[in-house]
Amino acid sequence: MDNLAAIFHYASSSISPPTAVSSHLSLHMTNHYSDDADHGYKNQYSSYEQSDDDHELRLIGENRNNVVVADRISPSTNSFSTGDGDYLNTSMGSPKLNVRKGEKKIRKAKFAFQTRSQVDILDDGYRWRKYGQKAVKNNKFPRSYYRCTQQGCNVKKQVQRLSKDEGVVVTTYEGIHTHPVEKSTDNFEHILTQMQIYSSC
DNA sequence: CGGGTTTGACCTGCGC
DNA sequence: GCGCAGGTCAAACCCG
Repeated sequence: MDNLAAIFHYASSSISPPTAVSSHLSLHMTNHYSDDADHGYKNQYSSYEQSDDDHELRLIGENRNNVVVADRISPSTNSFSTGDGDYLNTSMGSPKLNVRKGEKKIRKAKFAFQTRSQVDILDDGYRWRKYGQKAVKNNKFPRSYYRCTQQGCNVKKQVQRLSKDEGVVVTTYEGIHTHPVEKSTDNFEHILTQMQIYSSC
């Protein structure tokens, strides 16, 4: 299992993590699922508040299956919230990606987590190509958009630094890699280790 | 020269 | 309907 797959696996399990774990990383992880039919989670999880404690790792919110969920991070409020955007091959942005009328929109698996880091880009072992950058409202830092360079792999990620806390980088992964990790992932292994601690309690 | 980045334009969704 | 915000494209550019 590669690192991301491990994370996906973690996020998919119905464990109930502790509310706090000692760590030198401040890591907040979220996901949402591709099950477009289930909007039931929308009001099932609590909002997230930025912790002042760099060493705290805690649950953001849960859906009815105790899975951490959220799909929007508001830089202005440092809070997670839900939304109905972000579909696989939605009509957003490009006419080439239009979903034909009558076709069901499929929501892609999406995971977001925060890390305390001086660098924006986590070395997760995959190769990414930047395809866009946008200024975000109420945030002095732009959001960067990346796509996996592997042919046929449609995984995307967004990277954004919080305006309110410049040490915090929010990385959002969308989709699942269809190929193994390409290079050594020491940095990401470290993050993964934190998650494994988190899940084993 | 190939691969990655930058950046302005363009598109859609959504709220008012 | 309009304006805004977010997401993507693609040409130009950069760099090893």
